Amino acid sequence: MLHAIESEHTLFEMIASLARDLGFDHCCYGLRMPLPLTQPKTVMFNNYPTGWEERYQEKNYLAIDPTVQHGMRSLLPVIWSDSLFAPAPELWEDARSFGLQIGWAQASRDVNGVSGLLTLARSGESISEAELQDKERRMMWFTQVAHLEMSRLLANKMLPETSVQLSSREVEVLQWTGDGKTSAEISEILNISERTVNFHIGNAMSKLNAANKAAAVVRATMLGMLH
Amino acid sequence: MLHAIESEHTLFEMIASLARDLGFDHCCYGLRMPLPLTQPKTVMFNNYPTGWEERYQEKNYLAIDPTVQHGMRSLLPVIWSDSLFAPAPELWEDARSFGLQIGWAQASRDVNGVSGLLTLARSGESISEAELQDKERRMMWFTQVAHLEMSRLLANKMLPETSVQLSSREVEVLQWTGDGKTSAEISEILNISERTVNFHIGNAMSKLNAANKAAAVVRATMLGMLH
DNA sequence: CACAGTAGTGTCAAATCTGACAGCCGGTCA
DNA sequence: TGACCGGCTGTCAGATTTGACACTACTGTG
Repeated sequence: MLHAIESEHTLFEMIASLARDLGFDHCCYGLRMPLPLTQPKTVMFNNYPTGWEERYQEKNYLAIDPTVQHGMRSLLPVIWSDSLFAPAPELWEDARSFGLQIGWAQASRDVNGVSGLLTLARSGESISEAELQDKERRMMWFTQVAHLEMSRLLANKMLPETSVQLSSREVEVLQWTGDGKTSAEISEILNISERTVNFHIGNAMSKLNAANKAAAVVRATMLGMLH
Repeated sequence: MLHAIESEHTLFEMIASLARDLGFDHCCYGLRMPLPLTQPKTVMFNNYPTGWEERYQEKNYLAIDPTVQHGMRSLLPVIWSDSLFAPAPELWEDARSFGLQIGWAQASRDVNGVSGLLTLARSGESISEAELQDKERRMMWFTQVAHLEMSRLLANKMLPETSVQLSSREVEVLQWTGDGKTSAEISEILNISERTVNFHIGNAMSKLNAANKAAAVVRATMLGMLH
């Protein structure tokens, strides 16, 4: 089972193999952490034809890839098409020249704010409505499971802050802080001294490795710790 | 079409009617805004049997509802079952006594941080694997579309901040702020004066109706404005 | 050209936050 | 019982932020 796998590379092998079972010789899994805000950490695994990954990097296609853009707005799957790639004709041409003609992609997003994009691709025949009818339910399920497992394996490694545990007081204080209350106001709300509010904020800051309140509360929210 | 509908109640009528087409006499759509952190705004629409909504409110079942909890952790659909409801046997008993025996629920979450939960329920026969095979793809799609439309209609109304437009400078400055940089540091990064950094932060604060930097950057991130 | 809008800058006082040095109290565990 | 830990509190200096009053420069528009 997927959840027994302990290496992201092994996991990707497994994903690729499931993709083949679904009729796609190529697949790609990309993950993006919610932090840092200015340049979120990302990783990508794929078994695309030789040279394509380099080309993609070199041309910085990630920044304009319409499937990625779609995934940032919607969690519905998309099928590669001329209209989808209209904003990036060069990328579209280029991908086709590498044998990447037919593709299906779906994004996912979890409570930790980690987002993922699963792409299934092939050079063979196009995806018919009948094929979708037959397989899309499994494909969508596949997206979720792949995300769950990838994120489980990589979140801690790429963002150590994901694994910290905030105390209930720390959570409370950060919530009020995020709602714009000052330490003095929070001390009244919680019936503790202002010093204690600052104490908890300080503890949260060091746990989350944040330079100040603002960063602490942003990290906590982005990592889903304030639910 | 759904996207022509301009009232959330009409939209829910439409959703309920689609639910009936799928074989479920009852359905429920719940939305939760990402803000405020301390007590996020929520709405719920349903056509459950008379009295159930009151009971649900009165007992504060929302706080312990396992389908809701599941939806906060996963975007995969779940089917109501004894094991799912094991943590809340009272709720489970109670729901069944109102004729709510069979149910399917799936959560959704969009870039604005708004999350939703679609529940399809009935008192009739249980959901077979064959029925899922036949309908689940449509049901999952339904979840996404319902969310898209509900969120489009209600986000502005419930959270006016969703509709503000930040300038690119404001976004930049908030991103660095969220990463823990002080105004002085940001001024060096962006090659502008510290005063100007504070100027942009101040503008963002008033646009987002935030009392301070921390609240401004939290709101902007929660509303997906820093992508 | 006058006008409005947006980005950028300066100064200064008051409010707030951050960091460092200490101390109290109640519960747990060896 | 003594050591330890987590929640809580105090004080104080220095750094940072916030709010208010002003000002320059560039851009597009009627």
